[in-house]
Amino acid sequence: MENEWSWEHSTLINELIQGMEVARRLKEDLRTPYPADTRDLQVQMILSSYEKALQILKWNESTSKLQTMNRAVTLLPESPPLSDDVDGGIQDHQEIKHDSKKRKIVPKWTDQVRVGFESGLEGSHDDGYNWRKYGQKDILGAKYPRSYYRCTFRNTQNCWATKQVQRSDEDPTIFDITYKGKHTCSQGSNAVLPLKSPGKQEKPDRHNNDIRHAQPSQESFTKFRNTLTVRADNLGNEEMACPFTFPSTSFGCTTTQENHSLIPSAFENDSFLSSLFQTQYVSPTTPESNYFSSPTFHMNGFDGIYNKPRSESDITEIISTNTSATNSPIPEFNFSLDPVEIDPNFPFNTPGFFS
DNA sequence: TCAATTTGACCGTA
DNA sequence: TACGGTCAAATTGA
Repeated sequence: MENEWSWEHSTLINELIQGMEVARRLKEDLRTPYPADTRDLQVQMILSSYEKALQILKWNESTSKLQTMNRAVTLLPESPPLSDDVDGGIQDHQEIKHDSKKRKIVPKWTDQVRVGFESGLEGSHDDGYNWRKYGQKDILGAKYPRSYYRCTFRNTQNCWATKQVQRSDEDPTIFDITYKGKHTCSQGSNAVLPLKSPGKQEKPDRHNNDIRHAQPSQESFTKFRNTLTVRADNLGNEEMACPFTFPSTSFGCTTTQENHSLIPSAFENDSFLSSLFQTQYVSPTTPESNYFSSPTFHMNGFDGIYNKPRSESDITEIISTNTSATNSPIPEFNFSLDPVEIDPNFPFNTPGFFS
């Protein structure tokens, strides 16, 4: 728990720093003839940072009560980290099952990602992990069925991460992807992603048109960049995306040449904004993303699950949006924790600042 | 032959 | 009791 709070604390500070930094940047830009949309984005980023900082504070407040309650529950020894993000749907997970009746009071984090493509490559998504589909269900009120995936390494590495893929009713090119559980397999650590043997694992969904696949090409990615849509979602409930169980080591992005090629043109002349778009290019791994790699902008710490080392041949772009407490379609960006300029005079860490 | 997906059944929760 | 989530046998494809 201390580690989690430490992580939250760092993230919180980082979010506030980001907001301040972008605000300062915006202030400077107001004197220059920058495009209005660049400024708009900066404003959105500022709002986003503070929004997430507030989320962290709110979440911590709500979960502190839960943690108190949970202390009365004896946890099994060597419970995997997933026990932090109990998923009510995982029935065969003993650590969860033994406390199934208390599901509602156990904090559960989910991460929701939307990836949309309006042309060219059709809806697909790759987060760099290997998933195995284990179910599909028609959801009441939803036009499209929901697909259920679990980590390929569930059995071999006792990894209980799962995700759900739901095609948007409003826009079939948009997929809502909800992640549950943290990867405890080698994929989830800083270890190099297991390289996939060609031709294996990656098989198009035979019956679902949910996700189609296409081997990415340079042209495709260029197209992608131009057609990419990013949406931030509002979970608006207790399932707020809370990445606090993510390993802190998952933070930090590599900056590659490919990254820059994916920076929105509006930012290409802005080193600061460009640096915010730390994208990576990962080869398809998930069944629904076999032949294509979705553009992924690493957003803030809420997408920690995605930030992991990738081999050069395993590069992808991923667009991930964290779930926001508001409905504002604010793209959120993943900032590295390291190279943020901190105003030494700004008392972020002073006692009571967060209270 | 093996691994991944499909899909109906089952289970737990609200 | 309805619904969402998971299981597992059957199916499919490499």
